[in-house]
Amino acid sequence: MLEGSTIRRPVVISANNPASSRCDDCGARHIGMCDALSDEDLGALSRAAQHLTIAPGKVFIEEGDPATYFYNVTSGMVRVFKALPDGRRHITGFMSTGQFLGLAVSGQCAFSAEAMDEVKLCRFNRTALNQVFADFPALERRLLNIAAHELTIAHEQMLLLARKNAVERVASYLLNLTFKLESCPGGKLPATAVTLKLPISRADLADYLGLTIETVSRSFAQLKRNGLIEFSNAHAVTLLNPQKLEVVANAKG
Amino acid sequence: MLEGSTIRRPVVISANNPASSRCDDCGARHIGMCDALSDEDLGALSRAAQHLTIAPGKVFIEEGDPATYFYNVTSGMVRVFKALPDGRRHITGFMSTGQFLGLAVSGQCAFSAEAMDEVKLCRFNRTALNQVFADFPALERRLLNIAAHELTIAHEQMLLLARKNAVERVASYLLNLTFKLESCPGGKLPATAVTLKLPISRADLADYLGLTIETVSRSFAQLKRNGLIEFSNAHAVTLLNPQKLEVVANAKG
DNA sequence: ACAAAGCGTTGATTTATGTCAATGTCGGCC
DNA sequence: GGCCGACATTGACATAAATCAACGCTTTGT
Repeated sequence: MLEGSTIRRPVVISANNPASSRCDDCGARHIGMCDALSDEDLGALSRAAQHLTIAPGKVFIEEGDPATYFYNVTSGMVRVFKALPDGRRHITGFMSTGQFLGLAVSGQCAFSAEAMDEVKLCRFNRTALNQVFADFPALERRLLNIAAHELTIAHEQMLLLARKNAVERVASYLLNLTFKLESCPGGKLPATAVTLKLPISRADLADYLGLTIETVSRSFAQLKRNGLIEFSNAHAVTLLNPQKLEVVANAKG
Repeated sequence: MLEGSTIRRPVVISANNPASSRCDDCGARHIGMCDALSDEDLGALSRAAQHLTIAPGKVFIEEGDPATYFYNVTSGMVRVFKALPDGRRHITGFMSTGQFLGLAVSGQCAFSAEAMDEVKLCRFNRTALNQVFADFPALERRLLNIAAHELTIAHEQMLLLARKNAVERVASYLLNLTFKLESCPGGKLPATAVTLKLPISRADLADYLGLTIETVSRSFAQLKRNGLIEFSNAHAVTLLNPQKLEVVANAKG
């Protein structure tokens, strides 16, 4: 199990930190993909995996590359995006610890991925993974569930991009953050104020919501004016009334 | 195998047509999901399935419903959409023969689905399907591939909705149609003119592309003015130069 | 043959968001 | 501690697309 240290790609900037080169004490051990496995199974999985560290800002998956690997993020945060030749960009999502990378793929990578800070990854060869699937059907089942869940999120995001205005988009983002952080039981929003740390810049948020930086900023300003949110600094918002915010986000007026 | 005729939901408007109540001569037998199965396996699958006919215009999956079933479209065309309370709508996709419906689901349906014409469906109980998966792992593998493919398409559509202008969106749609119809080998576009039948109304196209009917119409007009397309009637376009159209669609100028 | 309805196109105007530009705020570093 | 650079906000203006409205083309039914 103490292995996966063969470094092949220029992207990798450091050899494995021994502490993170074993699956059983991985930061993502009990979240995401690997939680579907027993400890013994995990050992076998580990043999198919390599553990990498990526430097901040490095694009380690390039749209159009041959899709050789699956990845599991074990620490740090990743920006997943697609771009047009003239530079317009859309961020399809942000992946952090425990999240799985490389589903939307068939031969060629359909997206690029960039480390937002120092990122640690667990990398699986796609062909090797097929063997792993045969041995551990639970893993495949889990992956299907993850894919279905991602598809749900994608559809929700398409509705947002196609039909919501700027303020609704920003409000929706704030609520999704709240859900993710609180994993609100039964989909219920807190009746009382919640304070959130915004984990991304205005630029990333704009590229995620299909807006410009300025429009994101103005939308925050409007929510502020309407008494729905409050900033202590640019990256710390308080949702003063999450339920009212939800009315705005989903046009329940 | 001659079964699945128990009709339970108001949605169903006619009993099975005998010709379509058997999986082995289903219209979708050799496309989509069921192609992953041998003829014998198909018999077992059929036992878990019901065959339904849906009236044109009927919404047979309602967003938020408990997700009891998976569906496979065996004939006709289905509109998959999400809506906001005030009526704004986004069509996430159109499903026709052989296509699978019900992936983006976890407990609750994440979308609604509406028959665009008379639609025939093959319906599987989700719990029963888990048993089927256990018996036929090939099916689960296939479903994972389908999910990955749908995710790729969803990401592409998000880029379109977030960052492309009206003309680019319409051009992209025309090219996707061409790909689907021609299943262009190796992703190569024809160098010569192609004529397409547009299978959906301007209204549906607008809801799919995140535009209004008028903007769709004006975008067609502009592509016409630029000598890229030609109409014989509102539902028959000729792409005069597919490769130039691709330059427009993907901002390769 | 005609009226009526449904769908699509085109034109005039409004509006939300993008663009360009100036100013403000915060954190790191000499 | 103060300066610098990155990031964020705010303002003035431009513009793409939405909205509102009229008109045209097909199809359907009487």
